[in-house]
Amino acid sequence: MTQRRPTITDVARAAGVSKGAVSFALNGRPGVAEETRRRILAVAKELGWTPSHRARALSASRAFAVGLVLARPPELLGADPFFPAFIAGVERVLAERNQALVLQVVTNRRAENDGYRRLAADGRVDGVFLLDLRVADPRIALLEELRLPAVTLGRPDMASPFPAVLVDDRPGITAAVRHLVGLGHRHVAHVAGPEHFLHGAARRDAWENALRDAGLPPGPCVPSDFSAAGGARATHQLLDLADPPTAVIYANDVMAMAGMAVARERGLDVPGQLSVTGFDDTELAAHISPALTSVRTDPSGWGGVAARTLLDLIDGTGGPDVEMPPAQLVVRASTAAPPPPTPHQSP
Amino acid sequence: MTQRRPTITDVARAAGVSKGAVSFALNGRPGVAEETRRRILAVAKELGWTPSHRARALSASRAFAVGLVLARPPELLGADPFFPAFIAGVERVLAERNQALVLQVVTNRRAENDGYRRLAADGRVDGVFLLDLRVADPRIALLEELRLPAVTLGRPDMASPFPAVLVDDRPGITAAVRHLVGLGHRHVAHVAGPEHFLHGAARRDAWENALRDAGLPPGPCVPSDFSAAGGARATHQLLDLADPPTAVIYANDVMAMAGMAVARERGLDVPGQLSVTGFDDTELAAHISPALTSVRTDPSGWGGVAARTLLDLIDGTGGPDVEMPPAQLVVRASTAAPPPPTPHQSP
DNA sequence: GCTGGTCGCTAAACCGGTTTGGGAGATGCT
DNA sequence: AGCATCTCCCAAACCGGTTTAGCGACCAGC
Repeated sequence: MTQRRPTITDVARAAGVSKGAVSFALNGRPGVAEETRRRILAVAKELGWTPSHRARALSASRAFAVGLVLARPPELLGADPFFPAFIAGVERVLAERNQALVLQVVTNRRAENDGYRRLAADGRVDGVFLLDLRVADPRIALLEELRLPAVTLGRPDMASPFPAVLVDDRPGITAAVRHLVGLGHRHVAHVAGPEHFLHGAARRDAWENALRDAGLPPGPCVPSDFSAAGGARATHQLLDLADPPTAVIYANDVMAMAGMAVARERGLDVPGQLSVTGFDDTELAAHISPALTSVRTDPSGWGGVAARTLLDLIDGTGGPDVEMPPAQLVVRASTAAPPPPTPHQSP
Repeated sequence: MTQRRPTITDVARAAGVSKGAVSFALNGRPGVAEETRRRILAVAKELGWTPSHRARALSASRAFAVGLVLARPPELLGADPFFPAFIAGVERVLAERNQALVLQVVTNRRAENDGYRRLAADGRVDGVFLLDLRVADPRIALLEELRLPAVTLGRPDMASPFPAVLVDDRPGITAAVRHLVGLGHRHVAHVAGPEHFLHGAARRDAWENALRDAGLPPGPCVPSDFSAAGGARATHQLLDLADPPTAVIYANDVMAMAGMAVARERGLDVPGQLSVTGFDDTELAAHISPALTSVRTDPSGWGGVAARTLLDLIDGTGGPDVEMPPAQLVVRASTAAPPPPTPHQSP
């Protein structure tokens, strides 16, 4: 015997009232006598009634879910600790409010738009997170067109109708440059993330500005792609320069680790001959040798705040942008004073 | 003016037919004249009609979505490349069939059951994936009770009503042991994953059996937790032994990398004095120094197969278990012949 | 005693699809 | 011609909630 789950009609019948009364009672709305309300709740509990999310969704024209479209190549997804942490933070908030997270992973840029379109067309979600903001990001207009509420992580480089969770990578990079300059470095290179990402551009700008503020010439910058292979490639490029840097600031930990390996393979001691910093402060960063100086971020915290902001926006109680505390530099063993200048090559 | 999206009723009116006829036409069911069908499709297209997922879900008593409950501590989630890759594989299949993935991340064991209960009670999903199978996994009974179709990744250690995607970690570990033994190692240790995970136990068993098959005594085994910190801790334990191993097989890459760092910090050369193998073959593995010998797995492929299997199960066309190709050993630079025995500690 | 207002509840419409029962008209068979 | 059958379509019920209109009972005020 396969028992059907009880509906609100079953509860109504059992309690001797109408559907409407049950609905009012269960939602704690006025217009039901206290005694009746208690009776209805008792019956509902006894019958093991749970609301049908589907019926509610149809009736309320709401999905009670939010969406996240991940548009990174799969091999990068695995290496980046950002998403799982962000999602964990999101979930913590969603669970409290009985909302679900619908995930969509697409592997190429074209499919990304379709991802949002599908989420919107199906009405699967009431809003989405917009991550990895790009320069002149076309997704903002797309979401506006789709009438899909959104929250951006970071401030877009254009007018945006959506609230933003403001995360600022720059102080972390600035601190890294200052730290290296303080150690005596004058040739500080940067291995950047993809240039079309705003956070990549922001890290690059911060590096450039910090060098200028320190009165140093701009060092070499190699744009890369956040992957280990890319980090290795970029490092080779930098070390092949006529005047190679004595320190490299990488836009993430994975590239930094790969860079350290390249340096070592080329016979360079880290940090003796080359200082290295990462970004993200992954768990592994503290456990490689030498331990990686990195910038600690809080993707899980961002996820929580982004989720809260998005749900509030959907509820119409939307607020303004939320500022998150800046990323902090964590100094470890991969940074040290540069090697003393070699006499005949000194200017 | 905010245009409401057209419903099936709008299409019916515009085409001069009834709702039912439209539904039949759109679903390609017989009983509609070819000419009428064409007209209805044309009108629907012109009006920009898209089906309301919510209405369909209510009517069909289906969610058209599958669920995934992640129950790892957040810091591990970030480090493990498995989930993003698995999810990417799942998505590829879901997108084809217009299904969505509902993700739930819980951070403690108790919340895990609630996660499944919530997915089931809300009717948010039609089925779920069961990952990280545990010894005597209680979730199997739970899902049975909840009448929630599931697909397990790996074969449970008990009778299970659910189809399984059979992934076998053992050949990879066996190959790693053989490789090391072939190089001359006789003291091969293992840093295992948590003992309650079936895949952790399987890797351990494979290591043990391979050693026995090679005629070697069982080496030391330290259970750990897949984290870098855990890998480092375990490595210290092994190297503190009176008779330390000359090679260590780690249950994942992250622990192996942390282990390599510990060895180096203790003045041991890898692979000169200690050989190291990992598991997962993360992108970074090939780009650290020395490059990590590891076991390549295919989580994305597993995700695709698991998704297909789950959807088929939900459709009632469920098949038997699916066997996946075994994991392959990828030999790199972190493994070499052991140091020659030192009779009197002379080099 | 009549009016007016509030309270507590019911009946019914509604969300947007799918599915069933049946009716009108065309066609085939005898 | 009469009857069965088939094709094509419509009206209505249904999924399980929420929401609105409205009705009877009760109470206060004049």
